[in-house]
Amino acid sequence: MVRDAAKACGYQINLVARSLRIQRTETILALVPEIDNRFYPAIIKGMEESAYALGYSMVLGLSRDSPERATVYLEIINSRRVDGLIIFHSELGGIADSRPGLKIPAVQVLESVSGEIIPAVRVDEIHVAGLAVRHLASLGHRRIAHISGADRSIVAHERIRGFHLTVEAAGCDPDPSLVVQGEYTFESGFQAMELLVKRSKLPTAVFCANDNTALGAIKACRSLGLSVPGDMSVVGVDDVHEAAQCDPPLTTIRQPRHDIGANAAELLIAQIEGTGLKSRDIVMPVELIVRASTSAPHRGI
Amino acid sequence: MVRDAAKACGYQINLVARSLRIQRTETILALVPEIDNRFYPAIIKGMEESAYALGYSMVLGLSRDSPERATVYLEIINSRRVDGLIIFHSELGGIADSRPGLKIPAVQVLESVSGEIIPAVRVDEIHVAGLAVRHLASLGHRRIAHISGADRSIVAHERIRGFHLTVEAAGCDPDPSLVVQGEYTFESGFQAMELLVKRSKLPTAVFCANDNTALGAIKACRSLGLSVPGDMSVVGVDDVHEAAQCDPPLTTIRQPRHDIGANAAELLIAQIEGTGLKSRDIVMPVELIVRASTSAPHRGI
DNA sequence: CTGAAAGCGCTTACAG
DNA sequence: CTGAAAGCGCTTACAG
Repeated sequence: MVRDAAKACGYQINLVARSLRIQRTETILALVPEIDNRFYPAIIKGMEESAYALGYSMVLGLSRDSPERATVYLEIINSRRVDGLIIFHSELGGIADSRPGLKIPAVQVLESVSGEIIPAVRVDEIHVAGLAVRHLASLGHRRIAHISGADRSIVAHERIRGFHLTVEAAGCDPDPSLVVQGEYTFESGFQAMELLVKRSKLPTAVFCANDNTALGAIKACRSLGLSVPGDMSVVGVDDVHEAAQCDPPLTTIRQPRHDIGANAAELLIAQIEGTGLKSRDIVMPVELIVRASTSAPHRGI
Repeated sequence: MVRDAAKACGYQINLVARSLRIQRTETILALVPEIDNRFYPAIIKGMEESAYALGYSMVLGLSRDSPERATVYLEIINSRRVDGLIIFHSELGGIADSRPGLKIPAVQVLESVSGEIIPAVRVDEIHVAGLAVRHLASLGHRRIAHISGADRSIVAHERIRGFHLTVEAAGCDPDPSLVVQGEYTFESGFQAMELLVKRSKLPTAVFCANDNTALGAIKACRSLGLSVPGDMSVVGVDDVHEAAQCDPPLTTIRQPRHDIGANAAELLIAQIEGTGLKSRDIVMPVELIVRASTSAPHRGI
């Protein structure tokens, strides 16, 4: 064929025309609350890799907890520029609630309530808190504090619950004033630690909602003359890159961020293509990484 | 009209059909070498924001210095799934070289040679090195070292050139063994610092190619018994988030990463839409941020 | 097995 | 000013 020959030398298919015809764009949307930190980029990388491997492009949208942004991206979604949506907690208000209006496959990542209608890739947050508290208890700590995540975070509430459950089971001091609310940031960790120290009876260890918070808490300890782990053992969650580099290196609960993202993209694309029947939640494993920020309590020795 | 009424209640336009008709997808591709660090995410965020503000979606592609990935994304580009391309240095080999094959508007970010055919958003790297070295010289340092960036990086070579120029102009020791090659990573900074210390005559200050490298260099100093800034002043480039949090807080040259990304997206979209005549390079300002990792040399006092 | 036609859902130029 | 028709570039069902 004349046309085939023409195509052979330098012909490039028009994917837009193809998409219109086959009614699929082979593109997904990742709607992420934030990107300028150490947590989300690894997840996004995992998503991009799975999408790439399966022949999909990935649009990145930042929702920044803005309802207006969520609305605009919802329009893009419903206007069929993408075949599916990966969503994080913060958008729940803006999008999942109006899910009657959501016309395409979706997957939730973290911050999901088990039993939701949208399948999720998540972590057992009770277990996360359990690992941290049991590690501290096994070192001999009995008065353990918790600096929690942001109040609007489902994960934060689950971890508080896991914290209380494990503290009780381990026979530690259940003093409720040992739980202080943070918001996943370095600064909030710093302030929460100061608050804990001002209170009557100092804990010997603190479980922080994430590594940022833990790093802030360590800085606060230092500025208050408390040594880590001598006076205060500190454990974080995530195992971000800084956790291994900081001083002292941070004991933390590693979340497989890359694989969380990769699984989310795969689950979504399976939904889109009607492949696989795995439409239910995927619970990812976590792992305690012991470094130098935790030790037996020195005080009173 | 009956149809208009139908549209009024719940009608969503099909953007794919629209794209096919108007021959524009209102989508751009950001092809980024890497995302799991503190440098690129801020740039990507700036790009997403400008794109969003101008009504464009942004596909995120990770090139990871992989020619195969560059090729696949080049196909997506030429298949008109996107209207334009934002490209970083590392892809130069894979894409810009085959630019005869590149059929859509493009913008380069950093790592660009002035005078390229593709318009760029970049920084005056000679000036970056100049700011750092002049700051150190003004504190009284005369023996200043440089841990450079990766060898394949255009930016790294420019900064080495700027380093030599300024060292000479400031009357500092031009000893060529004071320049050690790094590769923008924490680990390479650590190793390069060790190497510098092993050499005959210790410098009193070191200009590092970025903050990661500087952080690694500081850790190496500490493990070698050198105090910062007492025995060794350290300056970085970028002003990543950790630069303000680390101990001691890092003196650095801030690059406006968010605005670099924002400008890149705007420049690209102006090209796509034929708006504005600003098709030439944009040079972004940088700024010296003085913190506690630099001081007058203590040694020999 | 091969090739022409229909149609995906828009926009836009054109006829009435 | 309004409304019907053409056409963007594919894929797929259908006729030959």
